[in-house]
Amino acid sequence: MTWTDANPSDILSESDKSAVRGCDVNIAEAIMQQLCQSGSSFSGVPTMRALRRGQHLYWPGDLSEHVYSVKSGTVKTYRIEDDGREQITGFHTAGKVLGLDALVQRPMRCGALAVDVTTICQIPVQMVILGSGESGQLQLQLLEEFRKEIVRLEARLSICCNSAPQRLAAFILSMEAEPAAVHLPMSHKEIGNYLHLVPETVSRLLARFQRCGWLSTHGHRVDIRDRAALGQIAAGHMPGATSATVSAAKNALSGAARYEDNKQSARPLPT
Amino acid sequence: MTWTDANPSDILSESDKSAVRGCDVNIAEAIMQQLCQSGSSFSGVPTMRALRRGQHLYWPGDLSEHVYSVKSGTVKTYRIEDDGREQITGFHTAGKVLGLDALVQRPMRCGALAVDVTTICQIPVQMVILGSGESGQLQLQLLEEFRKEIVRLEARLSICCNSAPQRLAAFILSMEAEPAAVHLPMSHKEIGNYLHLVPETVSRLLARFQRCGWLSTHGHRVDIRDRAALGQIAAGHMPGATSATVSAAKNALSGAARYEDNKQSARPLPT
DNA sequence: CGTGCGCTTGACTTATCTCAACGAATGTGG
DNA sequence: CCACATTCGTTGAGATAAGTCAAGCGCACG
Repeated sequence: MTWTDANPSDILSESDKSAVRGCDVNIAEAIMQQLCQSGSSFSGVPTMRALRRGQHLYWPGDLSEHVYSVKSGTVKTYRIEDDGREQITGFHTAGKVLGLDALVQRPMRCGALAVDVTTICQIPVQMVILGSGESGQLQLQLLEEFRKEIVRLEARLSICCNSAPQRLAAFILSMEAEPAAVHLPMSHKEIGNYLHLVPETVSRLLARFQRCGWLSTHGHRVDIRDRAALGQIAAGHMPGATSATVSAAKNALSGAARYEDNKQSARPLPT
Repeated sequence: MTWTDANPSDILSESDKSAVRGCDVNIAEAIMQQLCQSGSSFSGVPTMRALRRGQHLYWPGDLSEHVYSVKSGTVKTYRIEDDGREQITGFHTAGKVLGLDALVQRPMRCGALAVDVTTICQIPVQMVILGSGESGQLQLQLLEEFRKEIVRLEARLSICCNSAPQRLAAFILSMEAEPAAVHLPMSHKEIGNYLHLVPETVSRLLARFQRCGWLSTHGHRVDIRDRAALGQIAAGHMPGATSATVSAAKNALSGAARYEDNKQSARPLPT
């Protein structure tokens, strides 16, 4: 495993995606490697676990003794705000490391549960601590793992005040696993909670994107039809998507017209 | 120096304030202590620097060889977004540690400059690295420093979608240094940039808070007159501040009436 | 002394939320 | 296996918080 420099663009919009794809520095794998190299004695072993939809990995406030690495499926993390409302803090797919709080012996700030059938790898904290004591490299990777979390949060912070279409488009692109195919096992309500939107808005925007031919939805699967367009929307270069143009055009195209020829990704966005 | 548990409320709104007050785990001081205990040889020494208003501490992209601890004054950190706009990421007063990126040998993601006459303590990265190699305690404090940054970012994220009055009230309270006295050396434009508000809105809200008697402004100094009320606003328990009540009341009190008797912090908020 | 910038205030616009209604999907108990 | 309840998704009409545009004033700085 090499310790490559993160692409500078990681700092920006596509953080969630890069967390999945660019998992060159996965601490779980680093630990495995570490264990192989030094035949040290350690307490406990990494184990695989399967979770069903709705099953918790850990609860907020737990004093966990493991860190986790998502192998397949989707895990949602959430916090309970002082007013009692649930605030979803992320959806995590294969490659993401969860539960770093345990490393500094703090109660978990988030809860984590599977929103889909999910498998995870569970690594005892003791193993990480002992391993890092023996290796300056693993040491630095721990700091790096925390830094990556900071970069992710900064990215979220920078898009959290964008417009609703921007946030939704960015979210969809960030969840792209296979090329042009996105699996969204969570409800609109959960997407809305995560993006600070109301479920109605999520629904309306998905319909709008579909009318524009940017994507098509089939239950929980979404097929990306025009990634460039979605990227433009996410970046805020929404070509003529101001309501001025819309109000000018909304009399013209009301229904589901003109699916075929909107590849040039620069045209008014119907309401 | 004791390593106390962070107050749970740190996770929530008042993060910036707690970073100033509750700086029980200041890595700069930890390093000093470390140096005293172990008479180890090290490269470089911590030095004090004075900065004038507008002077940069470091620029975005710099490969810094120091971490910094703010001693007095105010430092603003900012990023340049892909569209070229400046996004302010924080205002930092005495006690805050800046420039942790340098520890993992990354270019600084933020720029930092003084918005006021400011003194800082500048510590060579090498000193921190060497020190942490010799002490498991300092090691953990490094992780802890990163974790605190994560907690702060999560706090910002949780309030960044609150209403404008909530965000501004929280900001003012977070900048309180001496009891009931706040120094805001930055412009309304900068406050707005930080809070994702437009300068006009900042101006209007400050006027509104003042009309309500929550505070009074004197140039860059703000006196807090009713911290309870501001706290309520920040928490979103804005007592009858919905526009329904306002529109009902706005005919009654239009000017700057009734300054004296609004201590009970539960009354409609004039527009 | 003028020019520019920061602050204030007003009038208007608009993106998003709220409320409401309805059908479809999903799960539950008999 | 069916009847029922509950949640989910969709769509419309209206309300509202905050942004935009515009104008005027005062201060600082060259």
